[in-house]
Amino acid sequence: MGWPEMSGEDNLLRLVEVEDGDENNYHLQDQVGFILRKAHQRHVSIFASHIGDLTPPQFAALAKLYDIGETSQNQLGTLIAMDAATVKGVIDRLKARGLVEVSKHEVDKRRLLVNLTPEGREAIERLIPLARAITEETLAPLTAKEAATFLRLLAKLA
Amino acid sequence: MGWPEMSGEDNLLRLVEVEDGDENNYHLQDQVGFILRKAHQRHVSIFASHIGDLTPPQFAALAKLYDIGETSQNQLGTLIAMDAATVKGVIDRLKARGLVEVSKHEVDKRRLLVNLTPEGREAIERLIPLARAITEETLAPLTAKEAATFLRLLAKLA
DNA sequence: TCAAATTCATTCGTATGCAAATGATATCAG
DNA sequence: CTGATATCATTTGCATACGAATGAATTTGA
Repeated sequence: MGWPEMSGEDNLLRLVEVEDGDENNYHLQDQVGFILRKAHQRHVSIFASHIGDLTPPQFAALAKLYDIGETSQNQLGTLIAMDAATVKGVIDRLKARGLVEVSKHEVDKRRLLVNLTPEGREAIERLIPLARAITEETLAPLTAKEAATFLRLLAKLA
Repeated sequence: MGWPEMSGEDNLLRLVEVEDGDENNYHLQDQVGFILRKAHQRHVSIFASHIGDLTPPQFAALAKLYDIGETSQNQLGTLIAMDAATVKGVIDRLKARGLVEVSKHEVDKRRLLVNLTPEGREAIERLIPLARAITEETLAPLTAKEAATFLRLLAKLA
């Protein structure tokens, strides 16, 4: 089997293209950034179907506060990969719902300390089992072995 | 080597925890959603460092129009994984910059056709080589073999 | 054929996400 | 000690992202 309508010289050119991995064509749907964006979208959608009243960033803030206890708004942002402007909005909304409370640092007056309220603690304890199910459903298209490989490589990338 | 300060009963409990994969502790930083979000953030940052005057969604719209030619706004949204509300904003901004033009479908009056302008075509042709570099830099933490595996698994997930 | 359902696009509201500028406070260097 | 730097938080502006509601146009099905 060969390529129709091709002279010998065309065949040589074609071979070069094959060796180059078809680099003259740009396929958006094969680019890591595009697929990464879609995978992230799918995860957020799965998250919303399990936990409708909280976003992933809001959950991340609660989970991290549950893990480490009271901390400054900036430090929390670093731990959950949010810049200062973003974390402020997230904390404002959690505060408005009574899930976290803020206070001023006694020594360093620049810092705003954030901590879970009892309601916030109760919420995160209730939600963590759901979060496990979300992780499971997100990884469901992969076998256990594939999922382990994927998580290892994803972590190297992130 | 054992665990300090543990009686025989404690050791039994500890073994159960190990067998359970430490499932009593929830580690945000190990969850696929959290790492996916960070990997996506890193990619967007790399993208911005190479292509400062266009966002990844804007680039995706141009690249897809370059690939398939004129299409409806809705269809374009489907192809680049954007809902109708999001794609409208993206197209509006590309239109304002003269990179795309819109027209009404002659038969189906509901549809808004979108196409590249000559400037848009010139822009995407200029940018595609940069996009290849962005993909390369995003995948740089992985070996070629790892990258291939990662892309295969990521595609299954997305 | 014609009412119901569907599709396409728009608008509104809410929530990240980040760059840049600003102000307050704290730390460092000479 | 003090001026330069750095850190923490806030604010503004812009750009996705999506649910829900709406209106216009088309397609379907009885």
